[in-house]
Amino acid sequence: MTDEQKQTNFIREIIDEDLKNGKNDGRIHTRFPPEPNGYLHIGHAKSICINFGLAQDYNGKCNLRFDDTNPVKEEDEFVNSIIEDVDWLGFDWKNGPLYASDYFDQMFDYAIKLIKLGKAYVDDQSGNQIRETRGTLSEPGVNSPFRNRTTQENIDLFQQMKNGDFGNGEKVLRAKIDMSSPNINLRDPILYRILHATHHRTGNKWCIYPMYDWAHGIEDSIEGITHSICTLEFEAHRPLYDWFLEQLEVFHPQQIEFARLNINYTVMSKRKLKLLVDENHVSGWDDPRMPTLSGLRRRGYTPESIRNFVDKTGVVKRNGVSDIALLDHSLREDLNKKAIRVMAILNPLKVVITNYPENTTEEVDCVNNPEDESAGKRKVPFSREIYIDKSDFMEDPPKKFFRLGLGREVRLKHAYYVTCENIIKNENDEIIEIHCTYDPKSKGGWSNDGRKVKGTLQWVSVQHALNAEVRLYDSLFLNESPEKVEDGKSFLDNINSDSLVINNNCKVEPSLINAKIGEYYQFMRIGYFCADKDFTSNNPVFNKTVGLRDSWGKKQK
RNA sequence: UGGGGGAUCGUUCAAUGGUAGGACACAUGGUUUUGGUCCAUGGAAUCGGGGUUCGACUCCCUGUCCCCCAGCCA
Repeated sequence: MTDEQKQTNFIREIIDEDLKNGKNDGRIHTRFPPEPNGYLHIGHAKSICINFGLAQDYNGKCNLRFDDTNPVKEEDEFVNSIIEDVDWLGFDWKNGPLYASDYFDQMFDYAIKLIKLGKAYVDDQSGNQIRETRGTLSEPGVNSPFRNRTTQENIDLFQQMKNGDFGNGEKVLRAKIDMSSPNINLRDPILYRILHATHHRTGNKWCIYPMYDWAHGIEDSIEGITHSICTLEFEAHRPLYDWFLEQLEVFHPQQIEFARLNINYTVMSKRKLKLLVDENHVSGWDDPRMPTLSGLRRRGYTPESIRNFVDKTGVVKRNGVSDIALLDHSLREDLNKKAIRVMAILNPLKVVITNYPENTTEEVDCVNNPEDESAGKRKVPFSREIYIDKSDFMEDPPKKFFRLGLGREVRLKHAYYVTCENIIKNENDEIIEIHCTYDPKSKGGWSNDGRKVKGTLQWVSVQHALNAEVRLYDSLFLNESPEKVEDGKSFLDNINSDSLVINNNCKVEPSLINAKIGEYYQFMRIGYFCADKDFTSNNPVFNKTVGLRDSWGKKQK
């Protein structure tokens, strides 16, 4: 599937049909309606891509609208992060951002209208009473004793609720539908509850706040949304959505539900992510192990890779769990095109090239990205003493080991061929240094005498090396389905205690002193890395975004 | 238990009465100054049982399994 020819799906088919029938005058208008009570995660990214993507492809519009109907959970910190994330993902909204709270007056008027229609009433029952009289899955509910108040009484009481004459929980406004409906959502749902709380935008203007079911359709209607796309759990709410708009006789958008995104080896509920943050299992919402957009961004994921991944997961009504490997693949696919190749040594082993002149530095030419000629070249200093990675040397290696061993010759990328002549060990019999000789005729890392070198290693000059801290990440959870736990256990018991390994004795090439946040690097033969927000020139810090595919490492298992 | 949805390779998405196909993952080989990239090849599926039809993933009947709903959350 290429960018040009997007895969169709059932939502696009509905839209195509609507367009064919001239519905809404051919207008396509969607919206992304997050509640600002937490940070966005990659599941939200799917909704964002669907809604904004539809608007783009059908020449329509997509609103960013904050569904801020619950002041006790919502904060400006979250609206700011959401705006940043949607922007980073690469989408923009023409008008807005919009807020449900901007429509509170209109919603109140509509509620009065519903009361006048005889379709809503003020209920004095307590929360417990309301729950107990709602019935169960198999038994109908019973009518509230307050269900048949007069219109005027309801209007007066509702007005008093608004005026602050009652305390939290003393009264609610309910729709008068059907307490015996097989669909529990239709058993006189609550429209307004009393909440004496300061709202992040309306302050103390209101002490009654609308419930989701009442508010959402009105928000969509006011904005002229044509297709109101949400996740599967709202399917049973659609009859309510439709009922309100029918009673109100206002513009009626179409609600369409799709299956939310799930990914294995992670959790995707705001509640659980918040718990990870609050209990300090991670460093914050933007911890690079989090599936939040801010976490993925800090980890080094590109917006393109996330968009491509989302496209690959499709839009369906069937619940499923996508493989994290598909995300990794989308990431590598994008990073392979973009990342500048640099040389870095995670576990340094000193190499002395005994026949190389002392006190000499050579600048060798290095290609920045073999996949992108326009990325150009850079110079990297080479000298008599270099570091290679410990894993690239074995004293007595097996035949299939294409790296350095005693008596073996390898290529130092972009530099020379070297042959290991000698090994220096400490008193514990550990290799602390190796001595090699180089072939001056192999400059550039190549010879035309038909010689075959089995391996190519990255290296960093000892004298010029930049010391760096590298943070290596692994999956935050040990299990494919962290939420599936036996009784008495929680998903927190599945946390991988080795998900973060900090290595602060890494040696990287000097050019990385200028590494910038937002730049993508490939540490050659290791993986993709990026500068962390903690990066300073005194203490360079890099995050491992994802490893390179490793068919050698795989064989070792 | 009432209502609402859903079941296709290991995973994910196609096929809308006419050869079950792609991607990821996996395996094998080739290319390679990254054991990367790239290229090639391979194995791998229609939930079960009936029926309609020349022909069924698709239509009908029946069964099974999975998800969602009993917040003054969204």
